[in-house]
Amino acid sequence: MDREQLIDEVLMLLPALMRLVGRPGPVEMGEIARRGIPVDAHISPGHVQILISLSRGPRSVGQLAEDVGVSPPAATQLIDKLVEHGMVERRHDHADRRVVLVDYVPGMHEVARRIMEDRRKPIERTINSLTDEEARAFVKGLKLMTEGLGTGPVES
Amino acid sequence: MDREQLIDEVLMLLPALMRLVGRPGPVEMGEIARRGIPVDAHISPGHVQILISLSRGPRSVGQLAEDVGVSPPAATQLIDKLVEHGMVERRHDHADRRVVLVDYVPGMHEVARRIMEDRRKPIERTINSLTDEEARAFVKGLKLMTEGLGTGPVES
DNA sequence: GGCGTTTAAATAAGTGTCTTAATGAAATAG
DNA sequence: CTATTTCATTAAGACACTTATTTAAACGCC
Repeated sequence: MDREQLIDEVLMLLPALMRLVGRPGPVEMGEIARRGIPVDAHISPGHVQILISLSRGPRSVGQLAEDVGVSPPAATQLIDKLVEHGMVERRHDHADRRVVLVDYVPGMHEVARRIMEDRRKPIERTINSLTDEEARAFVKGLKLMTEGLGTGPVES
Repeated sequence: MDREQLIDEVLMLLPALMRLVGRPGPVEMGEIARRGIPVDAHISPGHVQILISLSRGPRSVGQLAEDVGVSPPAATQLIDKLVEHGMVERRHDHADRRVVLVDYVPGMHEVARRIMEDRRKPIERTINSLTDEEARAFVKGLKLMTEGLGTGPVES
């Protein structure tokens, strides 16, 4: 089989995918509005990543930055917007008052889940078009690719 | 198998991948510099997409915009930079002087190939870590995902 | 041939997301 | 108790997009 050709396809596909992923889904707004939350939210992929991270409990800004894969200032910025939209809140860690813990605003847990749900839909549709094996391979490739790029292009 | 979990993984992975793909590889600069081309180039994925598109012959700005998946002004901008770096050139279509044809600068064909090669490396490494079947499934998933997002999130 | 409409590309203005560098405030070490 | 380190934020700036507008050429039509 021609791997060369596959590589070329990926090379052309990746940037396109990247742009599409970056686009704020139009759906989320509706979801939020329907609940009467005072938001004209633009929830970006980064925001969703934060919400996912938070679903496993409160996290510090630094931890979130690492989870999401951005610099601390970028994380601050993402959190700012979520706070602004009333979805999460900041509080000081009692043990170490330098660290700022981020957590869902009480009651927002469910809303956050809904928002994520919207983001998930297209992915779900894709995964469900694949066989189990294909799905596994797909995720495996995605993970490998992310790691590979993260490490930085290795010289031959 | 738990597809839910796979979906969550993808949801977390995609934005990270997106950011990594967006980063200009450090390698290209060296490639270019080595050839004595007066460039401190920042070649982005979009630029690479254009170079790929051009490898099949001259293209109009509009065609390139469509190939790459961006608006015409964005294409103009991408082309601007490539022209600035002396890699491609604009010329008018004789048949219709409104359309601007973009093509490699003579001799730059090879350089472009090199630059693409750098971009390809990490992808190549990923693909080659997969079995034939996995690779096929990976690309298939990528394609489905891109199409799915492109169509816009479909309401249930 | 002239005139309004359409089409291609470029320009202008603005937005969002990231980066690094500098700042502030709290913890830790000696 | 001061010096250093660490966490978060603010500041400044780079990019890659977007839509709306402008300019130039082509087309259709009388």
